[in-house]
Amino acid sequence: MDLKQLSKNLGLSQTTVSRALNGYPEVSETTRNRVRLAADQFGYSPNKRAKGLATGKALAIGHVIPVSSQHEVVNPIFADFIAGAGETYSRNGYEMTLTMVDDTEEENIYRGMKSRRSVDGVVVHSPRMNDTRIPLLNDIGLPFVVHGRASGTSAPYSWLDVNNRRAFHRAAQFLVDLGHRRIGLLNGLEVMDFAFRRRSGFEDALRENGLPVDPDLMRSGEMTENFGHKYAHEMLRLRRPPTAFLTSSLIVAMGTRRAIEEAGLVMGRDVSIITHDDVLSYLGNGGDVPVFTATRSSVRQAGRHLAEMLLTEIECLHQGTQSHLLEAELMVGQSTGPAPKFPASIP
Amino acid sequence: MDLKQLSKNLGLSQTTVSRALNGYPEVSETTRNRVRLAADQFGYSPNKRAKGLATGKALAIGHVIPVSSQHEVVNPIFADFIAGAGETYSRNGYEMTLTMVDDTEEENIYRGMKSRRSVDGVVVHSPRMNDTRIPLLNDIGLPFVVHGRASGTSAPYSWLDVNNRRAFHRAAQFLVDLGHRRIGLLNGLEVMDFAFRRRSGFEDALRENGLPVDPDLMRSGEMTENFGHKYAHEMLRLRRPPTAFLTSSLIVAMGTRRAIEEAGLVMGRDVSIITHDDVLSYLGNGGDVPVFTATRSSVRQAGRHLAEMLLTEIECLHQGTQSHLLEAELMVGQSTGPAPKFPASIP
DNA sequence: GAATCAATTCAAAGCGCTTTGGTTGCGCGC
DNA sequence: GCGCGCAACCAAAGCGCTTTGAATTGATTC
Repeated sequence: MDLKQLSKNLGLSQTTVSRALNGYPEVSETTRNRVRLAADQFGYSPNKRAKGLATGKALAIGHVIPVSSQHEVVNPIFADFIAGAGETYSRNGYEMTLTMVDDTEEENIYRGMKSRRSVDGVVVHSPRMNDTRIPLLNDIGLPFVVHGRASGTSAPYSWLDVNNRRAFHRAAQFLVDLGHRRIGLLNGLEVMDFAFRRRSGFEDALRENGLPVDPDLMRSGEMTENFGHKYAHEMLRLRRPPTAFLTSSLIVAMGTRRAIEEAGLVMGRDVSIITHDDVLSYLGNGGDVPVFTATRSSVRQAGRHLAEMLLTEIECLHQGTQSHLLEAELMVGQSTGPAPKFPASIP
Repeated sequence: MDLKQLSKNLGLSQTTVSRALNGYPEVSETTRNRVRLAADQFGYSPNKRAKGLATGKALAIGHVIPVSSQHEVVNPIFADFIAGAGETYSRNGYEMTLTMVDDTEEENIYRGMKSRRSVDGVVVHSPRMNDTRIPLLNDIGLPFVVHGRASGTSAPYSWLDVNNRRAFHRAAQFLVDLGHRRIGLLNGLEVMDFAFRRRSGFEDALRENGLPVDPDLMRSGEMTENFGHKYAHEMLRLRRPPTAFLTSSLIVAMGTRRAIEEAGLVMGRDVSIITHDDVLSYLGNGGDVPVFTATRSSVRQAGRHLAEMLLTEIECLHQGTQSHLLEAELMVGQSTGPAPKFPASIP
C-alpha cells in the first residue's frame, strides 16, 4: 500500500493525504480523521527511503563502533549505552544504524555517511586524547555528539561525560582516609580520554596527601577480567604490595577479587577495592550493601541523554554546543575497609 | 557531489556514469576508468536513499532487540554477536539497524519494517518457545534468520544454534563421571528456548545415570551475577547441598564462585562449576588452563555466520531454509574436580 | 553504396514521497 | 454584482538514483 493507492481509495490527492498524515493545518479535521482511519486500516506507513529522499533527512543516527583489529575487544558498555540511546531514538521516530569498523578506516566511514546521506548525525564513542574524529566531523559538517571528551582538542563540540577525574579523586581520597598508603590503579587504556582523566584524579589525590606516585602500582589495558586478575596478582607479589586497588570497571574488579582470594586474602579486610561501576544491567552490583564499593554512573542513562542532545542538535539546528558533566556517586560496599595494620605478605 | 554533477563534469550521461560505477559490461574500460577516477577525486558516493528507492533494496539488515520493560536486562551477548554480524555486513556493503523494542510491540515493529521497506531482512534474537515472531515473519514475507531455535514452531525457518542439549548433557555427564551426585543447575530464563534445551540435556544425563531430578537444585532466571550468587548461596545452605553447579554463562558462574567462596569453600575442590562460555571478548576465560571448565561456543562467530546466511537468503532468493547446529567444545579448567568424599557442610 | 551489426552512449521514465505554486468554491463587504 | 480573502484541496515538479528503450557511432558485409 503506497500513498498513491491510499489517496485513490480515499478519492483525494496525494498532497492532501500526505498533509493530513503529517499534521499540516490546511486540512480539515474531518478529512484528516478519515485519512488516518484509512491509513490504519490498510496498514499504510510511508516508505522510509522515499520520505528521506524527498525531505533530505535520513531519520537515522549512526553509531560507529571502533573495533581495533589488534585487540578485538568489544566494550561491554556499548550494549547498555545503545539500549539507552535506542529508547530515545524510537521515541522520536529515528532509527539507529550501527557500524563496526576497524579504526584505521573510520575516516572513510564518516565521509561516506555524509556523502551518501545515510544518517542525520553520529555519536562518537570512546574518544581518545587528541581524537582526530572531532575535527574531521566538524570539517565535513556531519552533526555529532561525543560520549566522553577528548583532551587536547581545541575545536568546540557537544559532549556528555562523567566527571572521571573527580570520581577517581574521591575514590582515592576515600581509601587514603581509611588509612591506605599503597594503592594500586588498574586503569583502562590510557589512550582513552576517560582513563587519562581517571589517572590524573588518582594521582592528584595521592599528591595532595603527600603520597608517592609509584609506577609499579599503575597498570592500564583493556578492561577485561583477565587484565584485573593478572596485574592484581602481580602487584600483590611486590615486596610492598598495595593494600587497596582502584579499578576501572566491575569486570576488572572481579578479576582483582579473584587474585586477592587466590592469594588467600580477604577482600575488604586484607585488601580493599573501589571500582567504577557503569551500572550494566547484567552485572548488578546490587543488594542493600553493594558487594563492591564503587563510583557509579549509569551508562544507559548516559545513552538516553546523549541521544536527546544529538536530536535537538539536529532538529533545532541548535547553534553552539551543549555539554553535560555527570557526577558519579560513591556507593560504599563491602569491598573496602580500614588498611590493615600489618599488611598481609604473600608467601 | 551527486550523479548529475559528476556526469556533467565528465561530459557523460548519468546512465553511463551509473553503469560504469556499478560494473555493467556495456561501458568501455577507458570510460570506466575515467569515471572511477573522477568519482574518487570528487569523493562521490551515491545517495543511499535514492539508490534504495530506485532499486527497491534497502541494503540494510534489522536487528530487533527485545527489551522487556519488566526486567530491563540487556543481554551482554548482543554486543559480541552484533560485532560479528556487523563484520559480515560491512564486508558486503550492508548497514545494520538496531531497534530496541518493548516486547509487547514487536509485531508492529516488524510490520512497519516491511511496509516502510527500511530493511531487507531481520535477525530474530532470543527465540522463545513457540515464538510468535516466526509465523509472523513468514506471514508478512520479510526474510529472516533466527539465532537459536524455537521449539513448538511448525513453520520452516532458517536458524543457527548451538547444540545446547548436548552441551549440557556432556557437562552433566562430565560431573557425574567425577563422582558428583548432587548437581545444581543455574539456568537462563526457561521461556527462552536455549534454556529449555539445556535443562533437558541436563535432566537426561541425570536420568541416564540413575540420579534423581531434584527441583530444589534447579533455578532459572536472568543471567546476572547476582542471580548466580543468590541461588548458589541458597543451594549451598540446603541440608544436602550440591557438590557441583552447571551454570548458563560466565557471569552467572562468577556469581556462583562468589557464593562458594563466601561459604569458606574452595571452587574446584569442595564445589565444582561448569559453565557455558559464549567467548565474550571482555570476559576471556583464558590462560593455558581456563579458570572455569566450560562448554564453549563463540557467539561472535555465530553472528558472522548467521549474517552470512541471511544475506544469501536475501540475495539468492535462496529457496528452502538453511540451518546449522554448532557443537560446543568442552574445555576443562580449574573449576572442576572429583566430588569430595564428605561434602563440606555449611555452618 | 546501402544495409547490418556490435559497441557505446544517451534521454527520459519511474521509484514513493514532499512541497511549491496553484485552483476552486464560498461567504463577505461595498 | 463585483472583487476579495480564506479554507480546502490539487497537479506537477523534484529529491538522486536505476533502468528501459532508443540513438549514435564506426566497422563490416552484401
